[in-house]
Amino acid sequence: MTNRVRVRFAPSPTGPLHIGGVRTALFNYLFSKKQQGEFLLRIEDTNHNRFVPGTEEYIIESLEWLGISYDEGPGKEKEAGPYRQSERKNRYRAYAEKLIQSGAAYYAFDSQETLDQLRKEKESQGETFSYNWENRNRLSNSLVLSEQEVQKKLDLGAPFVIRFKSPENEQLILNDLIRGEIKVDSAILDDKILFKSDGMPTYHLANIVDDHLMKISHVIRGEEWLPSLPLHYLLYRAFGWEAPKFAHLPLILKPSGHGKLSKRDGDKLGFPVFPLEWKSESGEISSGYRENGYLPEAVINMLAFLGWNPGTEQELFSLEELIENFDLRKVNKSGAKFDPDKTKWFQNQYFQKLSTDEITIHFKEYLEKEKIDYTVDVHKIVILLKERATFISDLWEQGSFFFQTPSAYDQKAIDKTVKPETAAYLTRVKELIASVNEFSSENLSAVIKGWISEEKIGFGKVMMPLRLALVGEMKGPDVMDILSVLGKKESLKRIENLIDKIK
RNA sequence: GGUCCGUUCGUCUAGUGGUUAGGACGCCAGGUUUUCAUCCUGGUAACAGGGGUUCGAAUCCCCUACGGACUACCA
Repeated sequence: MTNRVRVRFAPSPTGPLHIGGVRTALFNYLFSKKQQGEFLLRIEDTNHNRFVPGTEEYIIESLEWLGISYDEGPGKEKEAGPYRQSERKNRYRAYAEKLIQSGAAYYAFDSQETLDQLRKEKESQGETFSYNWENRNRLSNSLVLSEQEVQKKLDLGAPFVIRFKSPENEQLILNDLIRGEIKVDSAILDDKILFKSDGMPTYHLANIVDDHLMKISHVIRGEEWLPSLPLHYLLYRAFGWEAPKFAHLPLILKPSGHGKLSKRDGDKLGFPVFPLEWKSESGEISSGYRENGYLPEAVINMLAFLGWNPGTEQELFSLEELIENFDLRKVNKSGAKFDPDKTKWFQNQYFQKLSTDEITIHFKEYLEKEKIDYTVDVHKIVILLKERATFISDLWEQGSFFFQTPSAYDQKAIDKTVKPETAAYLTRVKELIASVNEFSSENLSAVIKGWISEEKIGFGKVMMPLRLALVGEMKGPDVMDILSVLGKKESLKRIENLIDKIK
C-alpha cells in the first residue's frame, strides 16, 4: 500500500513535441515534484505506421533543454521499465484475454471493408454507426459466433481484434480533479478496439495496463482525452484495479481565429510552436524557441501561466518557485489562446536578469557564428545595449554600427539634420576629438559639449549630425559612449566620411 | 449530427453572495532620454443573453446562444 505520487508524460513519437505537449509535461513535473513524487516518461509507440524517426530523441532533448527532468524513462530504467510500449509489446495480449475470459471483452472478425460499408450506410441516413450494444449482436464476433467457430477462426489465423464490451445502460459518474463530477450514459459509448489485428494494443489498453503496472497515481493529460475517460474508467473496473486520479488540462488555442493550436500555426503566424527547431524528412523546417533565442526559463514561465496562475500578482517564477506554488486546483477549466506578445515579454524579463558577462559570452558566440570580426570591446557594447534587447540577436540589430562603418546614411535623417553649416561643425568636432588622448566618454563630453556651450551653437546642430556620422541613422546609445567604444581612429574616419558626403 | 467540456477587458487572468470588478500583455497619451529603444506615470477596456433563488449575485440553479474537444484497427 503506497500513496506515493507517480505521474507520467506519455507522448507518442509521431512528430516533434509541440508546446501543448510540453505544458502537459511541465504540469506533470510540477505536480509530482510538489508532492515529492516521481515523474516518468513513457513512449507510446504502439502504432508503427505513424512512427517518425528522431522524435523520441527530440522529446528527450526538449525536456532536457527546459530543465524538466524525469526520474524514470528511456535511458533511466528502473523496475517499472521498459518505458517504450513497443518493448512491452508481448504483455498486452494476456491482459486483453483476461478481459475476454471475464466477459468484458470479445473477439471481433469484421473486416475493415464491412465496417466502412456500415458507416457509409448509416451516414447516408444522417446517422452515425457505432459498434456497440445496438448492433454488436449482428456482427461477426465471439458474442454471436459459437465457441468452436471462434476457435476455428483463431486457429486458422484469421485476422481479429479484441473489443471492449461496453455496458448498455449505466449512468457513469466520473471524477476529474479540475472539472469535478462528469456524468455519462454508457449507452453512447462504442465498443472500442483494445487489441489491433497487427498484434499491438491500442492506446486505451496499453495506457491502462501500463499506468497500472507502473503504479501511476495521477493521470494529468490534455482535455482531448476527456471523451475517453468513461472507457478508461470502465477498463480499470473490468480489471479490478484501483483507478488513478484524473486531471484533464485545458487546451492551448490559436492566438487568433479558432481552434486548437497546431503545428502549422507557428510559422504561419511568425512564432515558434516547438521548443526546438525541427527538420522534417521532406526538409521542411519548423522553428523552435531555443533556436529563436528564447531562454528556457522564459518558455517555462510562459507555459506555466497558460491555464494556471498562483492567485497572487507575482508573474515571474523560477522552476523551483513553480514547484513550490503549483496547485492542480488552480488550473483553469477553459482553453487559453496562446499569446506570442506575452511570451516575448517573459523573454525580456529573463533576458534582463542575465549578467552582462553572460550576455557578452553569448553575443561573442553570435558574432563568431555570423563571421563578424571585431576589435571593439564587446563587453562595453553589451553594457550599452542590454536594456534595449530581448534576444541576443537584438544586440546586433541595435548595434551593428559598432562593428561596421556606415556605408549609407538614412536619407530622412540627412534631410533633417544636415544644414549648410554642418560640415564646418563636424570639421571642428574632428579637431577636438583628435586632441583627446584618453578616449573616455567623460573626456569627450567635456571637450565637445564645452565647445558647443561656449560657441552657443545648440546641441542638436552638432550632436545629431555627429550621431548620423557614427551610426548612419538616428538611433543608438549616447553619442559620447559610442565615440569612446569606437576609438579615435574609427571615429575620425566616420566623421570624415560624412563630411565628404555632404560637402 | 451525437456526446462531453467550457464562457470576466482584444489576450492571459484574479475573483468562490455585499469589491469603485484587481493585475499582466497589447494599445493610446504624457514624462525622461538633445536620437531611437528602454524606463516611469497615467489612460482605454470585461462579468455572452434571458429567466429564477436571495435583502443582495460575476459568484448558486435553469434555459438559450456561442466556442472547443471527441466521434479510427491514431495517439
